[in-house]
Amino acid sequence: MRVSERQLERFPIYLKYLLSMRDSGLLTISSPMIANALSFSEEQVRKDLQIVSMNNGKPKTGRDINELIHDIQHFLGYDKYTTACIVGVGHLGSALINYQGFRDFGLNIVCGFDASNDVVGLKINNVEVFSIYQLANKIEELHIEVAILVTPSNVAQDVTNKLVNAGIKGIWNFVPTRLNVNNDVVVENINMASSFAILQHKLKTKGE
Amino acid sequence: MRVSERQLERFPIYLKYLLSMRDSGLLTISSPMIANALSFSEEQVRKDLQIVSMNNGKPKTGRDINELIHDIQHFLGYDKYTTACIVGVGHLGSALINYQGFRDFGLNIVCGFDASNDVVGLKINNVEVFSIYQLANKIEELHIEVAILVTPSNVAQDVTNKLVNAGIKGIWNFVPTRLNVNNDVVVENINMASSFAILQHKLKTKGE
DNA sequence: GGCCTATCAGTATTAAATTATTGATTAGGC
DNA sequence: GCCTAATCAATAATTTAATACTGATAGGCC
Repeated sequence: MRVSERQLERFPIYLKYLLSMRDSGLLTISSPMIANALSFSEEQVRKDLQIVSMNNGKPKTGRDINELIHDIQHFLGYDKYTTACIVGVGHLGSALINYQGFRDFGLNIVCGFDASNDVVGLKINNVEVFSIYQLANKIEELHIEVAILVTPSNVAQDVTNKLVNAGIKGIWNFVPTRLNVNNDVVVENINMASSFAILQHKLKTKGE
Repeated sequence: MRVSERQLERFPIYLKYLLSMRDSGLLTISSPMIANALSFSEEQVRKDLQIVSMNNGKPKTGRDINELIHDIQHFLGYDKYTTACIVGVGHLGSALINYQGFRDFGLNIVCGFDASNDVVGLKINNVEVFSIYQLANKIEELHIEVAILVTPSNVAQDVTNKLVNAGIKGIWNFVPTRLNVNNDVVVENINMASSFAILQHKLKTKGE
C-alpha cells in the first residue's frame, strides 16, 4: 500500500504516544482515543494504522497496543539497525553523537569524520572521530549506510560528492544547503529555517 | 493571500538560492531558472513568488533578484528581530546557542535556562545561562517572545507550562514530545524521528 | 521597426490528502 | 440472550495542493 511522506511523519508520533500509554498499563487502544490525545481526526488515525497493521481493530475495544507498537516499529525499520556516521564534528555534530534518542529508532552511529586536527582522534561518547581523508575507507570497512551531514555550508557539496563516491546510500542533511546527488542516493533534509518560517508565520497571523 | 505550510517551507529554500545567485553577480532571475536549480516545477515557483512579491515579473527577464530577496526576507520577518531563549542547555541546547545561522533569520537568542548548577551562570557564546527558577522573571524583563525547547523529554511538559504561564508567545520544540498548550500559544515541532522515518522509507523503497 | 520566443499572470485541470458518511460488528449492560 | 452504543472498515465527498494550459507581453534579433 502506498504511503505518503505526511503519513510517515505521523508514525513516530503515534509510536511515542503508544509507548507512553503502554507504560501506564494500557492493553488496548482505539483510534478515537489516539486522535483525541494527538489532535488528529479519528479517520486519519484509523487510515494510518491500517497501513502498518495486518490485523483489524475490534469495535468497542480498538487494537492490541503491543501488536500495534510492534507493527509500527517494524514498519519504520526500528527493529533493524542502520549504520551511520556523523560528518562534521562541530557543536551540532557533537551534540548529535551524544544524543541517545537515535538508538530508539535503530540508528547506530559508529564513527565521526572531521577535517580539523582538533577533533580527529577524539572519542566522543565512545564514538571515534576519523580524518575526512579516511572517509571512503571507513565507509566501506564499517559498512556505513547513512551519513548524517553537519558540516559548514560551504563544504557540504564537496563532502557530499565524497560520500556518494564512497558508496553511501543515504544522507540525512542538517546543513541548510540543497545537495546535488545522483538519483540512487537518498537525501532527506532537516531544514531549521523552514520550520522556523512556519513558527514565525503562525505568530504573525495568530488570532486572525 | 492564504499561504500553506508547504509554501512557507519553500521560501527559505528560495531565499538561500537567491542569495547565492546574487553573490555570483546575477541581477535578474526567472522562475524556470529557480525551478530547475531547486528541482521544483516552474508553475509552483511562480505561484509561490506571487505570494510575497507585489510587483510582477517581466517576460523574458523574470524578476529583479534584489527586490525578490527583500520581499522574501520581509515576508518571513527576517528584517525584524525575534527575541528568544534556549530552555535546556545540554549538548543540543549548547550547540544551538553556538549556531550562527539563526541570526540570518532574525532570531536573537538572549539567554539560556537550565536546572543544573553545572551550567547555570555560564556564558556560552556570550549568552548567559540562568536558573530555571528565573524563567518567569527573565522572560518578562527581556521581552522574550519565543522559547527554543531542548529539555529532556520527561520535563518538557512541566517546563512548557512554566513558559506558558510566563507569557511566552511561541515554542520551537526540539523535544520528541507533543506539548499541550492553550491555543493562543504557538508550537512548532522539529521532529527528527519523523524526518528519519522518511529517509528510512526512501531507502527501503529505493528502485521500486 | 516588426517578428520570434521566453516568460509572465491567470485560470483550468488533475492529483493528493483530509474529512464525512455508511453499514457492519462487537463488548458491555440489562 | 438481547439491546445499545462505541468502534470498526470501506467508500464517498470535500478540501487542498500541484500541475497543465492559455493568451498576453517584453526583450532580443534581423
